[in-house]
Amino acid sequence: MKSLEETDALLKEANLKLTPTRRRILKVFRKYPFALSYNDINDSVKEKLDKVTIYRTLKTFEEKGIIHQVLDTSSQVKYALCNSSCSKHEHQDAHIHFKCTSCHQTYCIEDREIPSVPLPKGFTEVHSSMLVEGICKDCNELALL
Amino acid sequence: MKSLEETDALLKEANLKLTPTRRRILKVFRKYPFALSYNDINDSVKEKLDKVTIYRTLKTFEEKGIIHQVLDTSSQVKYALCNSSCSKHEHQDAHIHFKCTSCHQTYCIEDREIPSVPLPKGFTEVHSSMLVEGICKDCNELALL
DNA sequence: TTATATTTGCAACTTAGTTGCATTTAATAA
DNA sequence: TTATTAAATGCAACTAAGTTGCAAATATAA
Ligand SMILES: [Mn+2]
Ligand SMILES: [Mn+2]
Ligand SMILES: [Zn+2]
Ligand SMILES: [Zn+2]
Repeated sequence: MKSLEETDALLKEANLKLTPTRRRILKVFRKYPFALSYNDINDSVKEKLDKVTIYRTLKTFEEKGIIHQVLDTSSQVKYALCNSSCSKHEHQDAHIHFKCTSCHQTYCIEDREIPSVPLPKGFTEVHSSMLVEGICKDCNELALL
Repeated sequence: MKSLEETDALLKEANLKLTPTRRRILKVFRKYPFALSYNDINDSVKEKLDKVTIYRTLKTFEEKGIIHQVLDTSSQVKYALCNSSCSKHEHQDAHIHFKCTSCHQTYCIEDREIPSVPLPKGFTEVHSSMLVEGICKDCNELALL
C-alpha cells in the first residue's frame, strides 16, 4: 500500500516511533481534504484511542512540522497536514484558509498566499493569518442540483 | 461626565436597559484601546460581577452591534467596541486585527481593510478576517529605551 | 406607585484540553 | 533472538471557558 509507506516516511523523517496510534491518526488526515479537530479524529478512528493520546499526538505532529493549526471560528482547534516545506523548525503555512458556513469544514487553500497589508507606524509584522468564510465547492455544487 | 452620557446613549440606541452592570462593562471597554476577554473584564471591574452576567452581557452587546468578536489565537474569546457603522443587523468590521506577541493585546486596525483574495473556482466568499501578529507600537517603543 | 418584562446571581453542568503517574511497547544493541 | 530502555500510551483526576435553569431583584412605563 503506497500511502502507508508515505505515512511511515513522514514519521521517520520526524524521528518519531512508528506506532499504530500515529499511523491511524495520520491515515485520518490523509483521508479528508479539510482540517480536523480532536473530535473529528476521535470519531473517524475505528479502534478507540484515549483522549489524552490523541491530544498528545496532535501536539507532537505539530511540533514536528507534520500538521499545522488552522485558525477557525469553531470552539475546537483544527489541524491540517502541512506540505513538505514545513519543518520542525518553522511552519511555512502562509496560505489562506477557507471555512464553509454550510458544511463547517475548513480547507487549506495552499496556492493562495496571504496578501500583506501596510501597518500603522510603529507596528511590525511577524506573521499573518487569513480566514475566508463562505460556501465551498462541494456545497455550491450540491445547491445546483 | 461626557463619556458616561455617550455610554448611556449607546445603550439607549440598542434598546437596552441602563443597568449598573452594563455601564460598568462598557466603561471598561472605553478605558482600553484593545480587545478584551471575559477575564480582562472580570479583573477590571471593581464591584465583582457574576461570571454568567458578564458572559450574557457580552453576548447581548454583540447582538446589538455594540461590540464585535475579534478572531484571536488565545483560548478566550475577545471583544472590541464597534465603530458607529455597526448595527444590530450587521457588523461592519472588515478591518484587520493586530495581535502583539509581546504584550498579548489585540488591536482593531480600523483603517486597514482586509484585502480580497481570488478564490479557486467553485468557492464563494461571504466574509473574511485577517489577523496580523507582531510587535505593537507601545512594545516597539519600550524596546528602544 | 404599581405592574411587568428584563436583568441578575447562584448552583450545577458541559465541553475542550491538561497533568501526573503507572504500564506498555518500538527501537536498538548484545 | 532476547534483553534494555527511552518513548508512548492509558487512566484518573483536574482545570479553564462557557452555558443552562430557575428564583430573586430591578429598570422602565403606565
Ligand atoms: Mn493550512
Ligand atoms: Mn475590530
Ligand atoms: Zn461546504
Ligand atoms: Zn505589545
